[in-house]
Amino acid sequence: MTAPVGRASNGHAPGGYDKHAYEPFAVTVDLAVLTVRDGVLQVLLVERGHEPYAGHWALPGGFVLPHESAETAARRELAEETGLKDVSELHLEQLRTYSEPDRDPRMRVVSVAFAALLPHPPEPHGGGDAVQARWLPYDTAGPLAFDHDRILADAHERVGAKLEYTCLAPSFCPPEFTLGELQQVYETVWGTPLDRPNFRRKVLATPGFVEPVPGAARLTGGRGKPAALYRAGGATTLHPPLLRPTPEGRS
Amino acid sequence: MTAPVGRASNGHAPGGYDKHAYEPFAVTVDLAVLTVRDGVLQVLLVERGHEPYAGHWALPGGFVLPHESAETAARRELAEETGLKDVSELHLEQLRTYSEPDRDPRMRVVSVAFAALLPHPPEPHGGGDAVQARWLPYDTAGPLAFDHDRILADAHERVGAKLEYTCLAPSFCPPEFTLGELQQVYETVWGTPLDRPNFRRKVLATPGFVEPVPGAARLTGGRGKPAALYRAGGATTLHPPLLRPTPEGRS
DNA sequence: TGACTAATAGTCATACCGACTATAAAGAGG
DNA sequence: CCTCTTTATAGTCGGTATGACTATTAGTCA
Repeated sequence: MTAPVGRASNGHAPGGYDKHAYEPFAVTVDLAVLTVRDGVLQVLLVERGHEPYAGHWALPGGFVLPHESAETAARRELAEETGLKDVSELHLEQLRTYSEPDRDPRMRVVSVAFAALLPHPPEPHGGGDAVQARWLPYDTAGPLAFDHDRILADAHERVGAKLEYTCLAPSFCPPEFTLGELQQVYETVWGTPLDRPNFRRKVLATPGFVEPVPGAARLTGGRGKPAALYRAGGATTLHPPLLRPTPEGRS
Repeated sequence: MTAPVGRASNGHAPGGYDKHAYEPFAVTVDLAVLTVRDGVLQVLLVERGHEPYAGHWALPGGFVLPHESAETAARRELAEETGLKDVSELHLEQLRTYSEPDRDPRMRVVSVAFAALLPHPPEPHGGGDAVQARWLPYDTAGPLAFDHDRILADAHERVGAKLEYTCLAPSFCPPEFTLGELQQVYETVWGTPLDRPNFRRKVLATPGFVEPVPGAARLTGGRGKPAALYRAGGATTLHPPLLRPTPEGRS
């Protein structure tokens, strides 16, 4: 149902609007902004300056404004929090909506959660007064405010799953990247080491996943043989999927 | 973010509540209730009795009440619309939230959409006055009210995808079912015929997907060799996945 | 009894995957 | 300059899963 039209099954009188037929909610967006830096999965967090949860870290977010969709609000918040000029290219994905009645002790707040993937994280840029924003490692992102631990865990799981069957991984990488960097994205998000030759074979076997940068360009990060550079191809889904190694057990 | 605490990045004064910091929204749930009957994918729809979209079919749904989560509201609506006594066992899955500002011409309504899977559909049970509820074939579910076409398509896509890598399919079947019935679920949702021996091999190769009903029970639906009966096993995910045949092209 | 129908069993060549070895191309350090 | 280390890349090999088939079994219907 979309409109506040009372229906018999609702126990409301049919007709126009009924002020008592619904309760207004505050609607917000919460963002799980993830990046991979130096082989560590990091998440953008803000420190709360007020009760409840004053001093706790929380996911960035904010209200959906009257003229906005949740997606628009999420992208606006993403731009504000990261300080990036152009976030229109970033991957932003709606996770799910969290609506437990008691998730905010003060009032009824329904929050639409999003996961965002960033390549080179711009430095956190301090927020306003009394509030700071920082990149923190996912593993040590202690207990967060509200139900944000759950949201963050859901974001991690979703991203990990989407790496398997979509071409999402380059979203974590700069425009041109080596296969080693791409592999590190998978290993970091999944928390599992991967066999390098096999990873390479599978990535290159999927047409349109990555395409070589023609100018025989190479990148030298340190010692070792220079790696060829690739950029994201046009494909969006992975056939066959790049499954993460099962921890053994089936379920 | 969860609470209406103004933050510098929001341009709001920090502190307690600011009546102008947010706009209240009506929050509803929309349900895409799907079933497979006689090899046809069917969806539960209600006919609207009022403007806008009077006379159009729409997905069932209703308001989230003040004390409810969206999941609770969805399950309550599901029970009301289907007339089922116990919906606690039914598979109910949050799809995503639709929040375009103009999706309802009258006011700002944010809707959390759910997909529900039913086995033996109970007959629609007429709704209240001026509103009827009916099962209609998915393919001929003409243009629906609001953005419900989109929601329904998203539900179909989600369910189709989840059949690949989860043990969701028995949710469409009665407690005991034949492998032929299970295969028909896949074929109907995917819209693709499957090879019967291969389907059987893959289903039985995944431990915990289905388990045979021990009493050598058999079901005779008509002619042909009687089929063994199975019930859902304890597994929740499919390893290896049961991938739908790719229409050839990769992407 | 003899089609006809549907379930179940089995075959076979190919694709894919994980584990592994081998080679190439750079830097570091003596 | 030579060797060791490091990283990228190439290739091998056996096991498993898969798609396309064929064969057999066990019922109903005429």
